[in-house]
Amino acid sequence: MTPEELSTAIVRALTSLAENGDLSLPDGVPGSVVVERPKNKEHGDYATNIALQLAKRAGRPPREIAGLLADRLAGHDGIASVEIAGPGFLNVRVETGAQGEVAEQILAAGASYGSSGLYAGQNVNLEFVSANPTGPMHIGGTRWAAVGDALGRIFEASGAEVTREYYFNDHGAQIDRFARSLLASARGEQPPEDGYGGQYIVDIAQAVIGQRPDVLDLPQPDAQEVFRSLGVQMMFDEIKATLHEFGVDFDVYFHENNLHESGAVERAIKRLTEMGNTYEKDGALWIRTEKYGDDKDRVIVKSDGEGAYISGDAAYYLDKKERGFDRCLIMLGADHHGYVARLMALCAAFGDTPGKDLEVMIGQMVNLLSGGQPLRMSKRAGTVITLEDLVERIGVDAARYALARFTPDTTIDIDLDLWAKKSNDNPVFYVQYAHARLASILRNADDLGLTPGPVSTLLSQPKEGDLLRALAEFPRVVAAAAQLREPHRVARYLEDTASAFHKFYDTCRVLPMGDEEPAPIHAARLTLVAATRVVLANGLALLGVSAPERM
RNA sequence: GCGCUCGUAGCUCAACGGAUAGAGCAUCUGACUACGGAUCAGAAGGUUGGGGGUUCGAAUCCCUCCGAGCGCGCCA
Repeated sequence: MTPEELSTAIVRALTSLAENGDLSLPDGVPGSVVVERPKNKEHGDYATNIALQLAKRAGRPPREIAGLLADRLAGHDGIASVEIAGPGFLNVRVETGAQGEVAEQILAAGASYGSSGLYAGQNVNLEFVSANPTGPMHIGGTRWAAVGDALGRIFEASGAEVTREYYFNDHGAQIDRFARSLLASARGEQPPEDGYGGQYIVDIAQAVIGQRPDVLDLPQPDAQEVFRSLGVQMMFDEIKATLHEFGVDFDVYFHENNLHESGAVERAIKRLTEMGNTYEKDGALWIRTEKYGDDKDRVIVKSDGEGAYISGDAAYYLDKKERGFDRCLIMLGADHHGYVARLMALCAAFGDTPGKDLEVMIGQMVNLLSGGQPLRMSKRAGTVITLEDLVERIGVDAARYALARFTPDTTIDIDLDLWAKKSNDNPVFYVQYAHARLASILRNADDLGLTPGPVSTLLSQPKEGDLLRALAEFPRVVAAAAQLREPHRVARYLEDTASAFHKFYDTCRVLPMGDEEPAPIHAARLTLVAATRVVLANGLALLGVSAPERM
């Protein structure tokens, strides 16, 4: 019996109680019931608080409702016992054999186990990273590279059509500063006061000269333009390549400059004006963001006639809207949180619903530690730590896992010494080791000519039950990760499941020993092993982390 | 000054308003002649920053104070 089956059984019991007039539910019977796996084993295999939830609506004490439900469920197929506990919890124990079949279901489902139709038919746009092309990928953007990509995979596993998108800020003053910095470096001068420094500026300046040996002979504005266009292109190619190495590829690289050149910005401003959300003041055009929850109104066209930064965002949002996405998610670093209210206000100003059509997520800062001290120096960029630095220190798998393992809501410390270790201190190795161990058992079984066989009611050991229940939980974890936009739930789940497996392994021998004759229990445990391997592999895939056969 | 986010074991972090707040590390005690010991079993460790409120029930929601990080431009 899976949690879903129990949930349906409870809904059916409620429906029948309501129809017989045993229970009055003015708002109707809930469509689904939350069934959870209790932390405390004494609370059964599954538990639900549905009686407590319904008490107020039904006008009956929770324990009374729990009693009615317990009577209905008691005789149900696969249920061994139902208890009423505490203020009105229902604790359900499943018949010993009834949970083993999940292992066979997992084997049959294979790579699709864990996926669902939660967001079937929905087009979801995920915008993340969007680092400026004025330097190498810094660590802040890297957090979202790992978390955003994992979220994309989780949405895909939930049936959504996902477009990963990178907004490329190739317009405005910062790009001029970048170009002037390159030019200065090429001439052997100090970078401008407000410019960029670091080894990468030197490298790129030299690369530009390599492509255009005549560049320094051009008049200043022309030379700067060459450094701008070639430099930005090189920087962008490098960021793209770095992200690709990291396992993150975007479907759309959206160029801000195009919005300004194609007339999309004017069109967006016109639309906002038609909706009565702009006005002129002090020679500039303002957008009424305060009306939609922002601190104050913002300038959208500056008094010199240039579009302000927000004009690009307005056009970009309108563009996404016209491309027909059901949901747009934008993931920003904490240093941009001040921008959230503005983006939400833009969404509302276009007549959409903030929080529904547009969600903005904020990822807090990441501190890298080495030897207990904050890591400071980067060979490439001088002061900031880059994605490449991180990967060089701990590898792609550890980096992705370390970044995706925590809720984006809190600032985190990543101890590079820990994540570089090949020991169980390191969570990613703990999980990967479990996978390698599972693969090893399957290889050995293959050598013995053994294959996974029917589970029936053979898996009755406590550790077998714990592992089976953990495996059955996977689809719900993926669904929760999607709904809450929290990929770290998958990582935590994998650690729990790996632990449940190691405990099982410690007490339950899988393969026959010595010249022992193979028996049904071996085949059944082999099915459990194969199912566990599937779950760990599928879960790691959702995080973009490899599942090694050997380590 | 205003705003956003956060504050949980010595450390790094979990916990969809649920039951006795959980893991790992570090500390202490144990387990390998057989499937990978990169593992497992056990001990100890807490006024969930302080105080109030909401409710059957609060780490979680509301108010307030304290502390931290980050923002607050006709920059992008």
